[in-house]
Amino acid sequence: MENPVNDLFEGRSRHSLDEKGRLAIPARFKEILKRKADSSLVVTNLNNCLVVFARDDWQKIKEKAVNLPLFDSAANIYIRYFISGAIECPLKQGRILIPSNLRELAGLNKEVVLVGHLTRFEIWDKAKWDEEFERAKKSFPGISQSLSDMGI
Amino acid sequence: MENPVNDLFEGRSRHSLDEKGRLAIPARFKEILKRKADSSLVVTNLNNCLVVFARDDWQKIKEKAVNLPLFDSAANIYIRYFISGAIECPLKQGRILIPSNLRELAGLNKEVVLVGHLTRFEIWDKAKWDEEFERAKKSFPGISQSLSDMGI
DNA sequence: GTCATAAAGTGGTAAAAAGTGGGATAAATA
DNA sequence: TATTTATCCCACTTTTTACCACTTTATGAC
Repeated sequence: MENPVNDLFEGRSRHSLDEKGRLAIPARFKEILKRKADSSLVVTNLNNCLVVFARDDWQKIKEKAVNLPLFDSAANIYIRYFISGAIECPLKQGRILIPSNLRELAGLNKEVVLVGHLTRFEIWDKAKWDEEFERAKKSFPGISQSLSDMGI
Repeated sequence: MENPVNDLFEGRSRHSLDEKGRLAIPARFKEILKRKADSSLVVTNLNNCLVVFARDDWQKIKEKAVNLPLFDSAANIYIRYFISGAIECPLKQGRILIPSNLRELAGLNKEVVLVGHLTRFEIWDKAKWDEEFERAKKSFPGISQSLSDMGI
């Protein structure tokens, strides 16, 4: 079983980054991590937010990426943009330190929103998230065909 | 097992070259090197950056290159451009000295960015990297088909 | 409901580690 | 031999880590 349905990240919640860039991981996410072999998190960038994986799940993504051809252009873009940003953030007293370069990339200020995304969760700057949510809300009616194509 | 997933270079970080051309290797990379038989690094040029391999991994690349057909044109270009630039840089007090010809080739100034690339890592001039990252970000949506063709 | 208790989340200080810069000696090159 | 280049060593600065303490939110008994 890849990811049992009760070990998925769910729910949205507001949090604040302190001056050092530390982020408290909410209790509902910590519960999930406790059941994993390793409770570390891996953070990387994606579009306008950061994405966070449990270490074990990230390993699987790496395993695939490591066998890509050395000089393939798409592979290089993928690795440079998505994979290379990843850094392991161990949980310390219930929080992780988000490196400054990732904070900058995602434009994170004090107020952030954590968004459960099942196998991963996202970290958004509050203002950016509000915009994104509105965008998603507006686009939602238009994606019904795509959804049904995917069996939903 | 070629490269255990926990011995791969990941994460991006800013560093500075001092006047002598020395580069401090970040702790997370040194950890990986400690687990290798030899902790030396091999540096060579690639497009607008330098690429760095752990010595052992570079050996494997050479082994393959050695068996290429003697007069194949692609093989010759590959060896002339990529393989021949390689130089071994031993770690001294946690840093390596990057030869001036390679620094010039990659247009490295004081501010550089190290970019984890799994089996290798790249050294970019900060300004060049910022451009490249933007380029990768823009191309990213367009490569989804190529990626899924490669099983990602 | 209110209160007491526990849990979750937030903030700051001090110590350790990582990264950076520079001078003195040694080696290499011309 | 003179000049450059590399290596070693030490010192300084910045970042990260560990630890402690406080505030806020949730939970349960009454």
